[in-house]
Amino acid sequence: MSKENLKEREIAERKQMILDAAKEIISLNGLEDVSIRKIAKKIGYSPAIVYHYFQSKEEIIGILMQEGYRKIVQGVSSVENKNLEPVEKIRGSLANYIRIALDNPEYYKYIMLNNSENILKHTSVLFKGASLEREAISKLCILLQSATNISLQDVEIKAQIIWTSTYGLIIRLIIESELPISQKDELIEQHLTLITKLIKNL
Amino acid sequence: MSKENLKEREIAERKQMILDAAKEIISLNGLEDVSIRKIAKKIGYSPAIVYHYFQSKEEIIGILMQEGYRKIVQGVSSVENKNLEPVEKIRGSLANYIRIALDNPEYYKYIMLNNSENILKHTSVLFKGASLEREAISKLCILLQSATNISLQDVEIKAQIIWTSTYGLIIRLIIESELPISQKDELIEQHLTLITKLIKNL
DNA sequence: TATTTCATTGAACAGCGTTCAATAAATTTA
DNA sequence: TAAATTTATTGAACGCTGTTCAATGAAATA
Repeated sequence: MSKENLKEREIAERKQMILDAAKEIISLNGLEDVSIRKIAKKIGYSPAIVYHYFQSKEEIIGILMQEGYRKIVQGVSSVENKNLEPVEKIRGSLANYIRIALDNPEYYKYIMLNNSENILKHTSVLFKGASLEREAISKLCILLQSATNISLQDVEIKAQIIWTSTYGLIIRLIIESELPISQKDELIEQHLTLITKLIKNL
Repeated sequence: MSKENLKEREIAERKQMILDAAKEIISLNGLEDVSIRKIAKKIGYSPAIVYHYFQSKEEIIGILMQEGYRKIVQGVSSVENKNLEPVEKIRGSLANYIRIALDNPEYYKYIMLNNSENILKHTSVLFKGASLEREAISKLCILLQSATNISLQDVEIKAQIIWTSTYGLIIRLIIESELPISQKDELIEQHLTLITKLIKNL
């Protein structure tokens, strides 16, 4: 049993080697530059070995993207411990989310690139199933309900609209990444201001 | 001279053959399925001939995407002739835009996939330069100004926010395309309602 | 020690975008 | 009309991709 555990640990280490190599390529040259052969060269093995630890390139990228997106979404719930008005909590949460998202743009490219059912399971905002983004939406719903007096089912769809509108800002800022920082900040600021104004008049 | 014109027409026809073949592949199996070899097979020529009429696969896809997006953006200005309040005009324009966009999803995937400077030239919302989306933003600015009493420079950034938020809804609806139509429609309706409410309270 | 399991590899398959020298066809020139 | 020149078209190749598989080598088990 101890030997089995050791083996499992070694397997996990090999897997991590591969994931780390892929992660490094992504952070250096972006998602599209990742290839099995480059990963293999980076870890000093033959390309075929990758398929002994993972089923496909898709699986490797998928794991990394899911892992990365977990961090992004956690940004939404990292302002909770402050004594702010609910509306200001929402504003802070969204601001956090936007900032972290802009630091990790590859994930958003990946979602557009790859709209299989597999990825929908952990990124769906609109579906009812379990997903990372559903967690964020739920948080947003709770905050929204304490900020307004609307019914619970109305809160759901309004949270979705706020989420998708923020999503649009993030994607445009990623696409037009050469935009001056000052202009980016102004857009983010205006976005947050309009949303808080919207919530107050809900 | 008449022969030159004839020749040019023939060249244009060959080019169109290639573009049409690519367009057909896209509408059948999506952007990622387009390949020079498949285009060549479809038009009954050898793959190398494509490079006699176009510089690269990128150029072919780029032409098709720009062409397609022109139609989408035109949706914004196709409600103008009605006698509606400015706010309702905006609502109608955005509704048009969303509907047409959802019928042509490939373009949005392409933008995420391919963030070269080349594509930014005709898709930038935020930059000041000329682009298809700038036209749409300008239209939106004019409508916004007749609907509210805010300054011209404030109108610009608010139009951008409205545009990006709509952009986010479109992309989410494209990603989660399996969503029931009723739910899609409700999201669109809510989005438009919140935006009109926002404009009135601007 | 013999046997079975597991890790690792080289070679191959089928596809990709692209280039290029060679051929075939059409145009222009003499 | 015949020769020279331009243009259209192609087959073959280069280097890349993800993936598979039979063959090795090494380690664990019997």
